[in-house]
Amino acid sequence: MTTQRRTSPNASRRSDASRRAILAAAFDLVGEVGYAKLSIEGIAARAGVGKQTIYRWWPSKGAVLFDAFLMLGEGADGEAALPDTGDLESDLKAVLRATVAELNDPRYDEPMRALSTEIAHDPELAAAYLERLDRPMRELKKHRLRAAQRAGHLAEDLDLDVAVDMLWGPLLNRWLQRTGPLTPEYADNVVETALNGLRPRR
Amino acid sequence: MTTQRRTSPNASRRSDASRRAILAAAFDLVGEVGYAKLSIEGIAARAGVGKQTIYRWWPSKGAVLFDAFLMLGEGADGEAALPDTGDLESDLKAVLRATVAELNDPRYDEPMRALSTEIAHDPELAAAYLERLDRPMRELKKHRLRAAQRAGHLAEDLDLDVAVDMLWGPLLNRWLQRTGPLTPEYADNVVETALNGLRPRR
Amino acid sequence: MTTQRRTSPNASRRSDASRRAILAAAFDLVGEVGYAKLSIEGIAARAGVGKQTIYRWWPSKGAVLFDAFLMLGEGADGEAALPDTGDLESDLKAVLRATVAELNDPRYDEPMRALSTEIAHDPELAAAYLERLDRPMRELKKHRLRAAQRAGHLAEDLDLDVAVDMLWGPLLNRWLQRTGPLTPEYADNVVETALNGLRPRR
Amino acid sequence: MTTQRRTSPNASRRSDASRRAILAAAFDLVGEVGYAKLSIEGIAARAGVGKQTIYRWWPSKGAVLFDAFLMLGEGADGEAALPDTGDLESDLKAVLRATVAELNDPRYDEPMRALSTEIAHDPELAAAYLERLDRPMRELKKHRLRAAQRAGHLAEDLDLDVAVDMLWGPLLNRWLQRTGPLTPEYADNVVETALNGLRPRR
DNA sequence: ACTTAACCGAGACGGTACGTCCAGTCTTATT
DNA sequence: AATAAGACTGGACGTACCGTCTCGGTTAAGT
Repeated sequence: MTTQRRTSPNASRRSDASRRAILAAAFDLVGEVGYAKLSIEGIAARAGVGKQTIYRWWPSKGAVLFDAFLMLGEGADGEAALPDTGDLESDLKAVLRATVAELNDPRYDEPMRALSTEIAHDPELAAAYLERLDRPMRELKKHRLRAAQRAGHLAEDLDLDVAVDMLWGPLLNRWLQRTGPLTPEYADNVVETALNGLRPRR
Repeated sequence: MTTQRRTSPNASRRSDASRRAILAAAFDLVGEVGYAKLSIEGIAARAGVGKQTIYRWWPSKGAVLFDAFLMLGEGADGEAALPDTGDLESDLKAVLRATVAELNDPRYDEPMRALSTEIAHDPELAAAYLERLDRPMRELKKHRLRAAQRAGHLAEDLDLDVAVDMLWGPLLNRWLQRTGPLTPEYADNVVETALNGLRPRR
Repeated sequence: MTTQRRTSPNASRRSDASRRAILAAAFDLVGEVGYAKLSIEGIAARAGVGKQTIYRWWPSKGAVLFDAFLMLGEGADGEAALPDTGDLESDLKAVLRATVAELNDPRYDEPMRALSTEIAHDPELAAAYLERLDRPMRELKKHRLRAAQRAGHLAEDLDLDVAVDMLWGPLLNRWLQRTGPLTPEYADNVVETALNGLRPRR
Repeated sequence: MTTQRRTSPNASRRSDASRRAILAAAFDLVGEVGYAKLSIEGIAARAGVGKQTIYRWWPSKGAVLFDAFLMLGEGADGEAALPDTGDLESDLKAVLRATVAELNDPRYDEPMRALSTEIAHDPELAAAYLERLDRPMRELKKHRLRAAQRAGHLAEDLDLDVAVDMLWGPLLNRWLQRTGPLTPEYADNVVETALNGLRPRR
């Protein structure tokens, strides 16, 4: 699932074994040596692949990382959905707690930071990320929120994009900048505060 | 205002002119050539300084960037406060719109992204950031919120740290990941939604 | 004609143009800026070559210099011989005067001093020098002396290596240490004195 | 016993302890780490001395090395002479064997190579060496040879400088360039061959 | 079945930057 | 005023990777 390429080489001859080895090596390496020391040469060596094979198919290190993430999510694509028990608050708490758990998992922490910083500095990659990863996830979230809105559990005039940001933004920001501990309790707190608002309820 | 150093060289002999030149060069360069192409060598050359003078006083490129930011904020330290007109909502909107304006200012966008990603990958630097930049800013914000809380404009049992996250987190996340446009209207929307909550007000 | 290498990289892919450019640059530079200011970086820059290309193929600065000398002597290898007019004394005088001229030639003086001092401090390089440059030259000299010996012009029990040392040693030592003027007359004097010995001839 | 200095600082205030410490450190270090890794900074650190104290009194690393050698020879200056048993050949053999022993002594080998190469590349230093070390030694040698010449053991018209070169040149050259083993037997052989000449004695 | 052209591994190439060492100069505080 | 200490600019060190470029060797398509 290669990222943007204006004039792509003949993709039909592409070696799928090499492609998979490269993505796996990239994902593993960024977890092992960290983002700063991740190098194309290292990925090629680990994957048992010539450097050119990477340069032929990906425009940047970030694009490789990005595809590595896509590979992880393969299979789960179409059918996934957020839980809907009818209880919005507990559903959201469950989902945000799962997000917290993933962000705290050392297997995903470094790779996700790496991808985040590549996105932060590469608008083209950011656009691809938006399209291929963020938007699908966001649609799932908005789908659940829309159901709640219809059921009268959310304000009628609510902008669902803002609502998503309000739930996940605090989490992601605290994770990336380490501005505080990232605990399940924090996730719960965010959900409650977001739902009820900062103002006192009459 | 140098960052942490276990065994610092004799700081009394330090050249202040070099220190300032380095920080200014770092800040300017990251804006000009971008984070990825920022190099210690480039900073040293621009500052008219030997590389060793940088390595002598800073442990990493991120630490230089961090001190460059500290230098910007010098002078404004003690007396700053968030506006308090009594109208919390409009005060918050003014502050968040100012934040949006700053994040959109090309003079600050790249340098701040650079610092953010350094922080994301260097826990030690993150700790220094927390202590020296984030915490003072957060205290100002919490100070304003506390006043509102006392005035009965915010929920009594509100965790002010969560409140701050709820207001700035969505903004910063959208900015860094470019998951959507960062406009003054978005700032207003975040403030309103945060204050009122996602649920319908009775 | 690269010097010893334990684990050589794949030599078949080696760029001959780079190799020649490096050797030429090294030889030229040592004549221009002198031995003390000769740097790998300077050689690479002058040759229009990456530093790694030098480090890939040569273990030291001295080895580069050494190969530069070998390149000079290419072609003349096999067929060369010392003159043999039958008159040993005048043949030797001619050869030693030529040596003197070469040592006095500013085009060769600095490069040869540079090589000499590298050899003096690097036994491995000295061994290569011995094998590839000194021995062939010494064989030519001994060949001429052996002919003279057979003709009864030299003592029967003479050690030809000592004889060679006796003729060239004084010259080279005076040149390198500048312990006295290096003139054609001096060359003649050395030849005569060596042939006749210090003792009065009966 | 500082080398040439056009405008010397006020030598009366000079610290003799520092001077001695520097020379001793230079001599020791060149033996320990070798000529290539000998640094002014290393000498200063070993001597417990500021770098400026070295730069104030010596114009170059070679000059320090040179003075270190002079310090070794102090005391023995005036009274020394070559042995004169009346048997020139055995006297010379004894002296040359001593020279061989010294050149083979690891305590002197590296330092002497270091000094030799500094001399080879610094004509000013070479002149100082000639004047202060080589000439006195050479006079001693010539004194012994002159005595032999007067006794009829050497040719009447012999140039004693050439004679000295003929005896020590082969040795020094073989030592510095490692063109062959440097043994007492070689010293004997050189003496015999030099005295008798290469030609057959009638 | 047989070219033939693209892909592949390998890795040399010209470069840029790394982080370190040292040169030689300058400044500060001590003696 | 000379010294020990050491910060300063500057330049070279030897290494790691960058992204480009051959080199042979497979491998799949199209004749």
